[in-house]
Amino acid sequence: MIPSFEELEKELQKRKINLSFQRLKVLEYLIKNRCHPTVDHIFTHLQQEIPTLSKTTVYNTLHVLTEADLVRVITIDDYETRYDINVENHGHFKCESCGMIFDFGVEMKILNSEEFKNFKIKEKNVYFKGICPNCIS
Amino acid sequence: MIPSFEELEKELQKRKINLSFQRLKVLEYLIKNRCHPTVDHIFTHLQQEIPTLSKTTVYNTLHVLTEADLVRVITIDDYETRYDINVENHGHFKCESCGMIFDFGVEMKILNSEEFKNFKIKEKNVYFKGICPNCIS
DNA sequence: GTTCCTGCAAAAGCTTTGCAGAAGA
DNA sequence: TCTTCTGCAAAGCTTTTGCAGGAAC
Repeated sequence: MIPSFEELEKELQKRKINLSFQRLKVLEYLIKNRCHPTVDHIFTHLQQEIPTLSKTTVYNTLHVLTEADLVRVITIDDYETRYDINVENHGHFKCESCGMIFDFGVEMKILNSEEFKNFKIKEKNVYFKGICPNCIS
Repeated sequence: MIPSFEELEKELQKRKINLSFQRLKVLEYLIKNRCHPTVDHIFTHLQQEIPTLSKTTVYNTLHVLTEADLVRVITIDDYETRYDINVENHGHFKCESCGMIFDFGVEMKILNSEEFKNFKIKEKNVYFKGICPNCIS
């Protein structure tokens, strides 16, 4: 389910995307920290290892990876954009109290499906909001 | 299904929200133009009627209405925030070509539901992206 | 007279753009 | 050498904040 680093590397080669040191580290971060980070999370963490790193590069890298369909943009709240290694259809639950994001599998049925048979659906997104068990208790 | 103006007015009274002229016009716009407008859409349109209107007031009004659960924020792309009169569970389809947003009814099932039985879900959001029939042909 | 609402101007914050220098093939 | 990548600085946009004047009750 979770793509391995080797699989991702193959995908990159297929799409002729060079894996620079900075890009490698961003990708590594996304694989190891499957917490749906923001640009700032990634930047702040990697800056410790790469003091010369710039945020522009993080933005640039995420764009490249998103274009290549390896990374998915998660827009739950408009004041923050989060990123996730792109895996099969799953939804996100964001806790309004602690801000944590949880994944869940989901199955969907469009009710008025006759009307939508001529729509070409490329991307399905589901997100819930509420309070997680840690914050309830 | 679509709430009438009178119903909304009752809701506002219940929540002790004054209906100033500006607020009335924003609400009217949302009811009449069920096209999921941005702040700018609303502002630009209403400015014709109310030349002194400021964007701050539109923002302010939308906040008030959102707090009161009468309006829902739609975050599909992080570069634009859209608003919708809050109605029962429905999803949004955004055409990547023309930008139009379509509504559809949807039914969902969480797959690993045992894990999520302790989560308090307050809000469910679904959005699809793709190409609408008008843009395909 | 209080309280609430409006709207201007400025600030804030995130993201993009332009460009020069560095790295890599 | 030529192309691609990086990263600084500046620009661009949307949204928020502070505050003074106005409206409503």
